[in-house]
Amino acid sequence: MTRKKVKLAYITNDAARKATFKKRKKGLLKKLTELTTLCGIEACAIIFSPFGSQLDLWPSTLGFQRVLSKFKSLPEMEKCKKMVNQETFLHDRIAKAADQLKKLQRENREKEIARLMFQSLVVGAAPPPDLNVIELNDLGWLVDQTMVDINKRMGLLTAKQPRVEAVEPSWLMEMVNQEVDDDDQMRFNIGDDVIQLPSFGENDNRGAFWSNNAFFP
Amino acid sequence: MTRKKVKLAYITNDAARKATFKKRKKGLLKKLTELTTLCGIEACAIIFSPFGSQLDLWPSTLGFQRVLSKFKSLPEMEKCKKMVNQETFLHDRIAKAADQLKKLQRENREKEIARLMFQSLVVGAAPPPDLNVIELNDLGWLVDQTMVDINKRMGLLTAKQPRVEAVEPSWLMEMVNQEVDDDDQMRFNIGDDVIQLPSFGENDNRGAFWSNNAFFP
DNA sequence: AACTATTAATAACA
DNA sequence: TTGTTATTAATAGTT
Repeated sequence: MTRKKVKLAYITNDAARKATFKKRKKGLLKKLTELTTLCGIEACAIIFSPFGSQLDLWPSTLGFQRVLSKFKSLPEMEKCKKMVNQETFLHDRIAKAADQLKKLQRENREKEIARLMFQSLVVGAAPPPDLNVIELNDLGWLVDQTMVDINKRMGLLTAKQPRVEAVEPSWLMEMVNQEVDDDDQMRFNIGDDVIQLPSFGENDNRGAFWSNNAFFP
Repeated sequence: MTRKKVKLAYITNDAARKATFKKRKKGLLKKLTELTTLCGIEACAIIFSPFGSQLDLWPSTLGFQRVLSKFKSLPEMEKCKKMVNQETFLHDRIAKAADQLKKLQRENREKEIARLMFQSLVVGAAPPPDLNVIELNDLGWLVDQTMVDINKRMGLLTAKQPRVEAVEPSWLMEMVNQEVDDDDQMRFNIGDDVIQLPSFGENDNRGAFWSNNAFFP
């Protein structure tokens, strides 16, 4: 896949579905060719194509019939024994999907906390009162990290080094830089006031107070 | 594939073949699942597995039997009509491979000529006498292009612009820069002599004399 | 069985 | 439609 992670669901747009079908059928048959060649096995596929031709078979006539015959000649029990292999296959995929979900939930959590912080900065409001202790703790960690980053950037800018690289969490610097984009200058003003950034040394380690790896590594 | 481009041929090593079979069968069935889901079609596969289980079917019992029944219920002519689709498929692949070959041959040719030029520079020898007219023509074209590039670079360096971007053929500048790597300075010396680079203006177009798009675009 | 560097597949676009 | 490109997915070799 590309340009975008595709959602695994029926494609409703006819043209798009047809295009995808053509591409993926081709890719699938290539894979099947490779599997049989690399591993010296026999395999076949039947695909009912709704676009144009009604049916696609692989491999060509003789090869397909040979495989099908071989299958039909197996005792009935053998035929059924392995048919549920798909179950194992799906179990695998479900486990993998669960892992992905967990990962994404954590990412979303981090982003939401970051969003809260920046919203508070710009609007000048305190964090919403419905945060629990853990969330407040995370928010504190993020504020602290951001302060460290900002001070590093200030140090670099003062030293007249023209290129400042983002230090860490890429999405964090993205958010910071987003503020810069608007008028080519960082803004930390709330209403008419300007936030005064305290300046620490490089070895400032108050971050330890807020950091809590159990919740927000 | 990864770590290495795999050669599409039977894997003789038993363990490797088994490992590849497991991985690729899994991948193939995933692809088949996606194809049926995304495009809302019916399909099935039979794979004879020589490792452990004797047979893999997809999808599970009922789904597979439904597809197979549908296939068997088709009139004989329909069954055969599309069975040679694999032919089209292979034709496609052959054509593609031929294109790739052509492209790679051209790339190799360019690189070989470039190598010759730099070898001549460093060793101080004339180009090998076994070049034909076309190859000499190409070599001339490359020498000319390189001179243009060098002069552009000199112009930029003189103007005190710190960053000099490669102008074209990336592999060309790679070779040029390779020379720089050795002692952090460009070398055009042959033995104890130093090649005197003539300086042209930016609009120098003597390249037209050597350029020959028919052979070396 | 898990990892990761690399190749292959392909979604969106031209 | 066919081709190109940016991106994700598959996987070869390794541990």
